[in-house]
Amino acid sequence: MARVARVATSTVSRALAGDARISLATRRTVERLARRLGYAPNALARGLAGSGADVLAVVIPRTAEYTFTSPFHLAALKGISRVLQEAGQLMLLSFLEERDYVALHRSGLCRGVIVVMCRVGDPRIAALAKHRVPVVLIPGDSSLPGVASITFDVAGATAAATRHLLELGHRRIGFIGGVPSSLLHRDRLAAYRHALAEGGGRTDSWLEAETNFTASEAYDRALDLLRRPERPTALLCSNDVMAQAAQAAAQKLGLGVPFDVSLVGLAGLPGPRLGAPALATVIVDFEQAGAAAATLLLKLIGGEVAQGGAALLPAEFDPRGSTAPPPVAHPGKAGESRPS
Amino acid sequence: MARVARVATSTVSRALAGDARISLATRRTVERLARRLGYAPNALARGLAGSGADVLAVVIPRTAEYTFTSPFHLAALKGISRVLQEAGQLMLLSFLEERDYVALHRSGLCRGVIVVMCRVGDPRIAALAKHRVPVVLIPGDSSLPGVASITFDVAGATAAATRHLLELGHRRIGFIGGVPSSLLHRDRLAAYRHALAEGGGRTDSWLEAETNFTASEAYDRALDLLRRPERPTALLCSNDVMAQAAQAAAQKLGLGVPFDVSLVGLAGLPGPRLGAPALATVIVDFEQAGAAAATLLLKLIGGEVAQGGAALLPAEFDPRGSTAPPPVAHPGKAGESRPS
DNA sequence: CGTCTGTGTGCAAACGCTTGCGCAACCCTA
DNA sequence: TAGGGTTGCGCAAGCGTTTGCACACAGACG
Repeated sequence: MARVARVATSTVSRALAGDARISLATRRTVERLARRLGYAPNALARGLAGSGADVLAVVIPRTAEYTFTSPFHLAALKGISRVLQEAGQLMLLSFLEERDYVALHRSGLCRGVIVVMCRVGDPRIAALAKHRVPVVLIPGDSSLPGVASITFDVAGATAAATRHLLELGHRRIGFIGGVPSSLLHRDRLAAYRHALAEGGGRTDSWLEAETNFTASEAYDRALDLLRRPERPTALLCSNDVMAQAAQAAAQKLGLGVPFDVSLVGLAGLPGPRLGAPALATVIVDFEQAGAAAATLLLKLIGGEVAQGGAALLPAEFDPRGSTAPPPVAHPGKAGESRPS
Repeated sequence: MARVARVATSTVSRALAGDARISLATRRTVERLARRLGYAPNALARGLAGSGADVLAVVIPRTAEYTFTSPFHLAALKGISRVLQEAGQLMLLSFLEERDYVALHRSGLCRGVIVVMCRVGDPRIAALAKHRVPVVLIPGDSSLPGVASITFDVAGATAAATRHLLELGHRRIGFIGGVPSSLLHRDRLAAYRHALAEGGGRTDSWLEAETNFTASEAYDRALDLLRRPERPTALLCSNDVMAQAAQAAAQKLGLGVPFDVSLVGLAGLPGPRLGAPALATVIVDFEQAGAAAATLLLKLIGGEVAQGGAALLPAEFDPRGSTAPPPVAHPGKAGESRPS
């Protein structure tokens, strides 16, 4: 301890904290000595006495295996760690599956929590909020209103994409979604239906497929849909990887993209587009979302902002090479597919 | 606090720790109450009183941006987090560039450190060791003998790969390395030279190129080498991505792989091979290395093992489709390239 | 010369836990 | 019944900070 510097511990503490009540001379002395002795205040003791250590937790309710493979999670992690590093906060990374989030915070190790892509209505998140743990969700969970979150306006972009297809003349537009309990799925499906209803497209339950968000299921569902006698002339897929699978399915059936069937992914990262031709997509910048979440969490902890703000990040629809007007009707195949 | 359970704090502490001196009845009562009250011991206080919190730090001296993009780092992180999760330890992820590693530990927040791919001879690692911080390096640094590490036997595999090429009849084998200060570069270069000297290949300084480990520099160096009148008939590249760049360079020059030029990468992850034809590579399983490092660190902290063990993980040479005997001499081009 | 504002430091009480040690209560043997 | 072990628990001292408060010392004023 730098206390052998013949000052009280309290003086050291205050000097290093830059307390104005300590004379400049003393401060200088303490600082010099601390540097020379390689003294670093014990973060545990500091946290115990004060309001916790300078640590924020990132909780990802997936396996580490999956997380470090998923480009969305990695992008979010990039954004988060950039901001935390700038703020001098350490990052505790946790893949807790069943462990209690609240315990994590109660244990005092972290001052706040960012949860990346929690399952919808996760009771543990509600528990976090109830215990007034500073927490930010990416993306938000509309079933947990009081919780701060960063969410993409995917619904808006989905509607935009659907309208785009309608304007091109499509009427039978398929939707290859994810798991029904997923909030992402619900929001997108609702936006799709709404836009369809407004724009005069067909809303039929057979046009709506569910998957477990994997490429292989997307491939199968796309195959199912495109094999129908009245096959959809366009397909909306929950994300780019699934859209790519749908592209493969179309190719398998000898259907060309975009002239036989238009394809849109509803969540793609910025950067080079997947697929050939490049797939139309709704661009969601998870890195930006991660950075925004970290920034918001820091503000929450600092008390600069009240608990519960929800930010909506834009999600831009980028029609690339995979959308075109629907094919004109040809014998023995799909029926009246002209623009009204 | 569960102390309202009319027992002393010490009893609660011991009961939850499973101390044998506490009667089973009391233990049960305390446990039940703790669960009902959602009591979680304060990790900071526990760490302060005991020997630190159940947290291990993973230090990666790169930017977060780079780390979350590099397949090697991600693989290591997978392995590390799997083991730590099983051991109930939390993972502190740090991309410290200039902050003092020792301070990180001195601050008491973590009980040990895993450093993934530190720069060779990093003085901060030496400082860590001097302060008797439990630390494990991936891979090891031969300039820091006392430090525990998990290292791939890339040198052995490099020698094997070089011998393989020599046996195929190659005599002019180029080496596209990395930054000279890198330990990886040095070890591989040394192994390459040694195998060449033993097997009767040519060791010429012009056959040895340096890069910053990026694909674009590898591409340029490969272009340089392959444009030479006496071009090498085979190229050893520091890793698979660079080998892929070399493949592109060869293609640009109209050289076929493997019949005009053989290509080998010296560090590839397990799984599907890059390139077409599939590139020969030395397989390094960073996930396994990460897991091994975490396991070793836990043992170090537990005192089950003395500081400083260095494990050598095998690195398997896998000649795929990108090596073949050198082309026979043809007019106006490279000279005597037959097997002796 | 005594009192009154600052100004700069030190004292000591938290923070919530672990752990060495002491002390009851109990059972067993003499 | 007394002595010695065992067993089960509480007391209290840390762990290294932060922070409210008291205190010493200086110069300014009446």
